[in-house]
Amino acid sequence: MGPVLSELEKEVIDIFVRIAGVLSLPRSVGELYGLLFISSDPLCIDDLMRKLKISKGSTSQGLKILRSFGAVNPVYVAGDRRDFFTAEAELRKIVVGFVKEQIYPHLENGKERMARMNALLIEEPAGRKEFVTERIERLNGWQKRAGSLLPFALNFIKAE
Amino acid sequence: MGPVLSELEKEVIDIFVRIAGVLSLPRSVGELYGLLFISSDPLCIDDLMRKLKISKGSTSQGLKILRSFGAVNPVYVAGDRRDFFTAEAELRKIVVGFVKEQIYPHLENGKERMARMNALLIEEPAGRKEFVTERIERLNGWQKRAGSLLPFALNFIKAE
DNA sequence: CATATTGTTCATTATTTTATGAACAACCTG
DNA sequence: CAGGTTGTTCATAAAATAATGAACAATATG
Repeated sequence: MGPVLSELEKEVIDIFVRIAGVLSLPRSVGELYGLLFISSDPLCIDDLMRKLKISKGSTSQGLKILRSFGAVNPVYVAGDRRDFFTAEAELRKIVVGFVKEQIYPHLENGKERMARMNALLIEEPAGRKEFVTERIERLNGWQKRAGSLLPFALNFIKAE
Repeated sequence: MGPVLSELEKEVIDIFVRIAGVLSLPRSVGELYGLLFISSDPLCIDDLMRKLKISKGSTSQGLKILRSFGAVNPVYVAGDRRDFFTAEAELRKIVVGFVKEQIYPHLENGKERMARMNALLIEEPAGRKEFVTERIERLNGWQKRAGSLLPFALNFIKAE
């Protein structure tokens, strides 16, 4: 395995760089996962930074992110002190980890927010009250629907 | 309606600013939609920039984005030359518009990509071939699954 | 325990994204 | 059609995000 990326490696990395973009993750995270995904042998930080031509800092931090939601598995390599990694290839595990680490923490408790908004509602002038109440109700409906979509989507993945 | 945002307005705008972040849209787009969503009367560019304290350029461009996926409706106001807008509050319409304008165009044709990768496969050394084939197959499976999730999610919204 | 190796952290730099506002174009309006 | 109003565009500025790499911490090794 030379220090230069093959065409196939580039193609696969490109896929994951795009996915990283959609998920608001740094480009380097996509590169790291992409290369690991298409590598049959475990790679260490040095391999990754050399092949991807990214800095040691980016590599270390990128791996930290990937580990945080279980997209990458540490692997023991006999006779080598360095840490090696392979890509977790089971989609369900990654998605569950990602949702738990990156989605749920940012999913503010909507109940609180609804309470706050309803409290503010009483200060609204009479003329606007009806309209505003309808809008808040609508937001509540959207939230409930979104809340039930997520579990379903997770379930959908399960059939691996 | 004064030039200053009420607490309720701020609360609602905050919701849509967060949503804009998730969707990789500029903050100002979330602000604009949020204010329109909680305003019973149509607003013009001047209203929006004054209340949100954002520039005319941002306002114009933000409305352009919102119009592009139908999140905002132009409204005629008698005796006023300016353009007025209200928020489209039907979730399904917005989501459909968003997917059509912002998702589909970036959804590269996966068939092409698979063909490209399979062509590159024949150059792989014999030892790696099996592994690489499995990975490409896996990517293909993920893609197909994702392709069937999107229509389902759209359908899920329909029950408004 | 002295030295070497490996990984992490974080201040700085580079890059990308977003906002600004002046110039402009389009369009009323009298 | 001259003057005024409104919306858009786009070069530039500001802000946010990501990458870099040197300093450091942790650990192994002889």
